[in-house]
Amino acid sequence: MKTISSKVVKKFITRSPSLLSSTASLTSIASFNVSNKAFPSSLLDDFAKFCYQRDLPRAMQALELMHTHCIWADCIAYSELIKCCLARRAIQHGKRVHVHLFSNGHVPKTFLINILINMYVKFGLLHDAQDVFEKMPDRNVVSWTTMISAYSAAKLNDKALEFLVLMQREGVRPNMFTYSSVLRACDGLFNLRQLHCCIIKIGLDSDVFVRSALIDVYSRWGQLENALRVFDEMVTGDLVVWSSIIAGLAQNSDGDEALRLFKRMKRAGFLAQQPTLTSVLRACTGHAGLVEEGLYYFHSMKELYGIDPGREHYGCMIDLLGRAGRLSEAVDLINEMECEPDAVTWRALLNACRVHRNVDVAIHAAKQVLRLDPQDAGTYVLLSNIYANSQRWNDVAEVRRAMTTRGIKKEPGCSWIEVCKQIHAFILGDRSHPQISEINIQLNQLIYKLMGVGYVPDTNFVLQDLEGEQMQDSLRYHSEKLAIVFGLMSFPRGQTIRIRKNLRICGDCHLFAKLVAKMEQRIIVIRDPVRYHHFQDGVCSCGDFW
DNA sequence: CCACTGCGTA
Repeated sequence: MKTISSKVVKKFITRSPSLLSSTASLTSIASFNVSNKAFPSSLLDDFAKFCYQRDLPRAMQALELMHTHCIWADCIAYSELIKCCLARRAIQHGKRVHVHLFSNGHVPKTFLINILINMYVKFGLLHDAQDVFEKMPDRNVVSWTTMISAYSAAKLNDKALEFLVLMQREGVRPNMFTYSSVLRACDGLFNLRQLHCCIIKIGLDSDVFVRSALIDVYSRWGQLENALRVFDEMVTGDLVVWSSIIAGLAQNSDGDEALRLFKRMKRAGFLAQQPTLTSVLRACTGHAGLVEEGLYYFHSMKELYGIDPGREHYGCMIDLLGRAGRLSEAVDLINEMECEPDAVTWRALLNACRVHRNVDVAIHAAKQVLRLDPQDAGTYVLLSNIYANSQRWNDVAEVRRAMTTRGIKKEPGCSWIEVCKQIHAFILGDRSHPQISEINIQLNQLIYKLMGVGYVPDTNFVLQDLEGEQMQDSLRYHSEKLAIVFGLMSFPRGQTIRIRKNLRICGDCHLFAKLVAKMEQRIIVIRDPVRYHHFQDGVCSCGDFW
């Protein structure tokens, strides 16, 4: 079947757009006769034209005709059509294109199948994408990278990393696109170093995307020295690289350095965008001294950078004011928001209430969180604990009932630590670790030692403990305590103990970690789902606000 | 026949 060259059509369109009256072309389609010899190429002409003109209804009409007569256009026209489906979020049309492309045993080129996979990914239909990927005859680096980036974005990290291995096993070499995607899925405890070595070895570390992703992942896993090293080695950077390191410093509680770099960035001639400003505001939540600076940046965003504050910026400000104990200002801000506050916004306020023990506002905020995110187990537990603390037993029962009806299950607390390239997991109430007896003995000795210097287990964690209803005695079996002790047992003194946790750390464990860091002269880093805690010399980088 | 397209970061 003859296909027209899309380049010709493209040229034609750019030179004389007025000649392409789509109404006229549509009439010609309608009057087509199958026996007409001119029919196929002229139909394909029209199809290509409609695709380039982004005339989705007419392009689809032409496609249906082509489909009936088993003819196919060239792949560039289809790629334009799929772009158009994506832009209009026309899922059904997209699926129709898919059916057509594979009908009657026809197999499109790899290039086109890749576009189709990407279409499903961008529509959020990961299963369809996977299906097309699995059935395609030859997969190239783009096919693999598209799937890897989809998995990374969907937080299916194991899948993303598995695909990185599989593609290489099939002889397909990852490129800078692949690495910048897969880094997002990378677990800082485990394989980041390996990945970074591969990147350097094949010389992809100068790519700005890869560089930003490296900075981001090192920062996310608390390895700020490495993030800074990647940043400092930069010869040519861009806004995103700068934003990444500013975000990294802000995340790791080095607000002053983050702001210094922000100023340097401006001097280097880069204009901040939304994510940059989010990080700048986050940097200001670092300590009390930066509250005014944060307010200044927030209020001058529009004027200095032409950016209207979005949800993230409001969220940061609520966090910042909340942390400073300025709860009523935080409430005012949430009421002033132009965009509807989402669950994250309310959770920021709830968190401030939790730390500053404001029960009334906490209840209101928790209800808002649950209205917007009815699956948030932590907030149910927190709300029920608040009610319990005020002896409001009917309300407690109601929250519990809501949890049961909605099928919400509280995750057990779990902490992970890497020792000798092995990940050890400690789950609350789970005694399956081979050295659990030894760990418990050491833990009890440690608690005893700490009590000698004034440690009192904090059982009043009603407004703090998201792990909820454990009895006083089970405090000592909180997973992070077990992981800390195991870290003490496994590492020499100079080595940082790095722990990852699925739930927010409770007040007692936080105090425990601070005291252990001091007494044992260790640096302990715990990453919870929200932030980092660097324990050193009896203090935590979070300044007791988390 | 060739080259080209399509996949990525804060």
